[in-house]
Amino acid sequence: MNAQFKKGVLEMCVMALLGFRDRYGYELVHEISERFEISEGSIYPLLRRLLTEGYVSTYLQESVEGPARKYYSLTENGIFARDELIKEWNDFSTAVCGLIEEMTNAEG
Amino acid sequence: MNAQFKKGVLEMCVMALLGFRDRYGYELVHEISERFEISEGSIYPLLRRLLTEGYVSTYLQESVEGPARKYYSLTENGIFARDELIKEWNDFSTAVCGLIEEMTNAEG
DNA sequence: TTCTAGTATCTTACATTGCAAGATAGTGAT
DNA sequence: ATCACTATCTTGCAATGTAAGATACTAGAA
Repeated sequence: MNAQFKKGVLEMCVMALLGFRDRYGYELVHEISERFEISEGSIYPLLRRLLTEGYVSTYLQESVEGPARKYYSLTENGIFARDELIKEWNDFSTAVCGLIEEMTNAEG
Repeated sequence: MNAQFKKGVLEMCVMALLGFRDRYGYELVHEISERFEISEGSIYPLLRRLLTEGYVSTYLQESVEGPARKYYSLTENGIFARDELIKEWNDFSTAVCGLIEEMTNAEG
């Protein structure tokens, strides 16, 4: 899978998942991995960025299966940013898919 | 428009446009700008990369409207690479759109 | 006990790529 | 001459995904 395609999109996906319910990093990695390839080295730095930008807040929670989990929750600013990103993604992906279809259906 | 979304996608769009017919850089900038924002500083370095990788070949052609145009043409390797990219994009964008829909239709 | 596997978080160095800004130059109209 | 449009190119910068590795808790197997 082309790593470049994921730039920016991963951030949107994480925020969309957090908009549904709070999740911890390891959980996000596995959740997203069901849709497309992703690694921990992408998720943890991203979560740190979202925290710095004030788009998420965090809290720790004990676990019986291993070390404590760090849950992430979307803030109001995060909800706003997520909605903006999704709008842009929808416009962009629609434009790109349109171009691809037009250019491949008639093959020069 | 989120610049990150375009990473990798711009390359695919250029190759899709070149698969339809040969084009020159300035033309590509304006063609793509009708779909989404793009600048010359993105296109010319990209075309140079595609040339280095052997995905396109070039030829000069005089113009009555200004300086000579440098046309780009997809090579066989370029056609193969383009088709691979389009497959990956279709899989990826479908997965992302699916995730977004699922996470926003039920809003946590 | 020791080892392994699964769960969970974090950091560092690196590669890629889009963009702003600016340079260069030909054509043609004001 | 000056401006606008056409056309190409380069440089430095910013952003982000990835590999690779470190750390540490739990639980079962050898």
